[in-house]
Amino acid sequence: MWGMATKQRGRPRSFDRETALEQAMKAFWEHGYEAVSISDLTRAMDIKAPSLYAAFGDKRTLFEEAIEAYVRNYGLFTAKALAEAPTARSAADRLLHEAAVAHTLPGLPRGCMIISAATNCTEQSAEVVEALQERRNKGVAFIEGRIAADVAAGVLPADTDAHTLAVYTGAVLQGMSQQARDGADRATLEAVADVAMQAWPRERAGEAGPGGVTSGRGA
Amino acid sequence: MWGMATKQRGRPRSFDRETALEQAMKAFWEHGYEAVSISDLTRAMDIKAPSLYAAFGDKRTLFEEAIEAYVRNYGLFTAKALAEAPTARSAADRLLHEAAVAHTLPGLPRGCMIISAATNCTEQSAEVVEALQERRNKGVAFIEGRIAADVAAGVLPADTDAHTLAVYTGAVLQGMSQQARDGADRATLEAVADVAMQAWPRERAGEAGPGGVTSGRGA
DNA sequence: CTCTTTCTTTAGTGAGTGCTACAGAAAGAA
DNA sequence: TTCTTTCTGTAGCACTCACTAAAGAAAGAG
Repeated sequence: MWGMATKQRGRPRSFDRETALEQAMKAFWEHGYEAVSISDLTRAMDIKAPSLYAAFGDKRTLFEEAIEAYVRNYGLFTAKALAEAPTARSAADRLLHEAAVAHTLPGLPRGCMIISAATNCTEQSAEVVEALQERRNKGVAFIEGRIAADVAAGVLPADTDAHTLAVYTGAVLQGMSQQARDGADRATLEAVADVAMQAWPRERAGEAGPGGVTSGRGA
Repeated sequence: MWGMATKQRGRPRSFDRETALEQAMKAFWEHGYEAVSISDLTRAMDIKAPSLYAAFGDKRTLFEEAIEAYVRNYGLFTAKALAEAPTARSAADRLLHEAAVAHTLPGLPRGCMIISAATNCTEQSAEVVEALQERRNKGVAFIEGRIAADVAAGVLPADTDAHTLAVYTGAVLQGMSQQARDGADRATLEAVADVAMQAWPRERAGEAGPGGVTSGRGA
């Protein structure tokens, strides 16, 4: 039947697909979608163009897969922080602090790939720009939902503007990515995260789940 | 002598240099340095390539002049806020609020050109990237200097970390630019500026010059 | 071995890049 | 007018872009 593990026929691929994808991802992460040429990619991945096209399709498809690899290998902290933290405030706190680390990892490009890999593009890659823009906006919308829920539950003050606070948090995250690219180090960005959280309204004690109320990272 | 107004010889230029530069600036502002081709520019400026090169030199020189035109026409609020506001806090407040307006002007590209016009570049335009990076970092350093001065003068608390607070303010500014590009409207960004200023330490009353202490824009 | 399948390599495709040589056009100076 | 100067348009430079046809190479199946 079809589920059987039939031996693969034909000449086997001479490179590791995952390793090659990782190299492509780093190139896109550092320079952005359009600024990385196919010849840059074949050099970084150490394969020839036809192998690249056979294994990954065209440049846009490779970029999309690189984005998924980035999220999977370096961006999961975002989803985890938003999913695991008991309150919106603790989620934002954890998000910003982990971003300070993630945006300054040694041996890797600075900043966040989702934020900076498709900002300067021609009209013909508008789809790529919009795909990342949608990812960013969905992130902000998700934070906004968590804030609104905490406001409704009485954890955050009733006069909290969920939309503004979510956009603010997204802006700080994106600004930290830019600052990381401009040379800010991890310690500075962690301190920036501390400062940024000062603008967040305090939680009402007792309403939050255990462990989530204002982290112990004081200034 | 040389100061004499001698009539210009030869065929006069058939287009307005300043208008053409403005169009080039908008193209660079919207799409970034490398994503705008010479043929894009000649279309936007409504001139042919040889006229472009005769009037502006090469693409890089034109971009540098476009940056200066941007600063002159749309970015002066930054320098003015930093120069005219009596205290660091009021300068930051004014900076962020005016940025909310400047980054969402109707009929113009969104966001800040200095922040977003050279983020995705190949190695061969590294100089362009570094030039804008230096501009951004000088801005942050200038804010840091004003903060440090206010700390020394007792206007801001003695335990204020000038470097962190300056990088934070720069990050918010850059994040607001990114959010503007992602679709945030002026009202939201102004509210974000209000929230961001909540993270700033309060000034000691009486130490600041007149009119500068915490603007009247309450939430 | 041969046959089939799949990968790798060479060597290109047409289109677009930044940029320019050259000839013609339009002005003032003589 | 004629000369000089400067700009404009055509046409094309060498190069790179994303992408691929075609042939050879390396595996399993028979």
